[in-house]
Amino acid sequence: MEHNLYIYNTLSRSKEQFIPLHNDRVGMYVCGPTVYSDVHLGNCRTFISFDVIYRYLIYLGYKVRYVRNITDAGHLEGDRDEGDDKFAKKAKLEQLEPMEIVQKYTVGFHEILSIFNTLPPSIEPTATGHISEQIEIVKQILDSGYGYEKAGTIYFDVEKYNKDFQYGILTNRKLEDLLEGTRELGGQDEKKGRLDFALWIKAKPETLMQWPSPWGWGFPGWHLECSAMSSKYLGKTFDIHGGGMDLQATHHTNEIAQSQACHHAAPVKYWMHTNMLTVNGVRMSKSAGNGFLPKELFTGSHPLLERGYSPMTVRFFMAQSHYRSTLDFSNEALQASEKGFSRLMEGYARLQKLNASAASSIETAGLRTKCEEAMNDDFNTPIVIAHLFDSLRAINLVHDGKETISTADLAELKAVYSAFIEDVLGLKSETEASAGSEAFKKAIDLLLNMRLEAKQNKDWATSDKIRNELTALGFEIKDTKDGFEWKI
RNA sequence: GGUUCGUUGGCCGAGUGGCUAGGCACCGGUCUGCAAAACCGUAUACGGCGGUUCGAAUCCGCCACGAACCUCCA
Repeated sequence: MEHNLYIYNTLSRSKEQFIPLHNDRVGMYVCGPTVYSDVHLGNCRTFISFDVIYRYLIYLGYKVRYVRNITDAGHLEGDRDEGDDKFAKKAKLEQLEPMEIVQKYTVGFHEILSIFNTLPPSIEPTATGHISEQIEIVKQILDSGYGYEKAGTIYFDVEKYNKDFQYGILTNRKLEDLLEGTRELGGQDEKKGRLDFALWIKAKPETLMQWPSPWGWGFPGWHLECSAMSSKYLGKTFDIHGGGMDLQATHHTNEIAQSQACHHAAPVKYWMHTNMLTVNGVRMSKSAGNGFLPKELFTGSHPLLERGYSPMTVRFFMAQSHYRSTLDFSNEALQASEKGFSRLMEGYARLQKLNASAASSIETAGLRTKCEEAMNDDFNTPIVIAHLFDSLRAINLVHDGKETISTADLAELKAVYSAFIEDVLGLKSETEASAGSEAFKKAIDLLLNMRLEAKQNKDWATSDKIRNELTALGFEIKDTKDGFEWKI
């Protein structure tokens, strides 16, 4: 199966035509969250970006197996390769079991992603559920000679690996440069090389999460789980591996080394990296204090926010930039997106009610092709949105009775709008839910019909009273040529 | 210090060797009892300096500024 889809591959630093390894099947692995705290908006951007990518691959007709892991063990603070991991630390802080921490934040993560209307992955494996697979990989790396043991901890021998393969292939770095740039670690360091990283870490008696292994009780290193789970579910070599750009230099670099050492094959054909969400040009992160939570965004309860913004406004805001560009957050930009999004969705709703004519006086054909071309060019969602806005003008003109559209063109336009707005971009209307029940709608229609009568009788006082009071209650009333439209 | 990337009109943000990105805001107009919405139209741009070219915001060089990564982070 071949489309004209081009994907920017971090490995080659260029756009390459996407040709899956197995005909119409695509394997995609995305690094998921470490569930020791709430996801902030920056984290969400990556998952929303890959959601759109996943959706478009499905649109093209691929059978996609989308694997996104949950990191629930092995992720340490700092690079010390010792002590408790993030879960144990947080567990102590909150006086909970580590698995209570994992459960709490996993549930929260799913809740948020569901609010953002992302599709669940095909498989969502956890690190703790794949301890034996990880131990197996450590064994194989030891067998192939790229690992060594020091007092119950197993390290990956980066310098040895680099003699046979290029260690920094993903970020185009030479080992000498990396060695120069690496900070000198403390004197207690037992690693052979400064770049060596732990595959399996020996547990102390008080370590909360530990498992038996051929090297005694311990727990897996952070990078290992992705190598284990991706190969288990997608094979030794698979199509797409994604994640945030910040994972490129260390996590993904080590993942490549592990998989190569274990399976004697490059694990991934296309590496994709999403860029960061920034605030005032600086990366959003918890440590910088500029990382706010989705819930704070929805309610506006964060010092950086003037007010709240809806989930779909945020999703639309993100889709208006390319996934490989940094996206700068600001109230002004969010407000612009809010208006743009609502205009687009109003047009989409209007499209459903349009009447067809015998012929089209406007050009709407070719929209699907244009949108596909944009998406085929490394998932260029901002261009798709630009094309949708171009057609929006046509929709409004037909709605106003200034232009006409044929039955066939109308059907195609509806199909394309639905496909790209809902299926590909994953946007959905937010007004319907709040509009409430049928009876409620009919009551409002009744009021507005009374206002229409008053208008026809030039009773402006009554007409304005109804409009003003409804407006005060949060309704938006729009007069049309021979009636009205309203929303909350 | 090394690696990578960016600098686009009031704001956000695409694109790219010659052809309107788009959204929001602004201004003028049409429509309307008024308003809103919608439509039409105008305007404002590619960090600086050189070079290549018939032609560069787009390619090359230098400079300035900024960011990310090299240390846990989507």
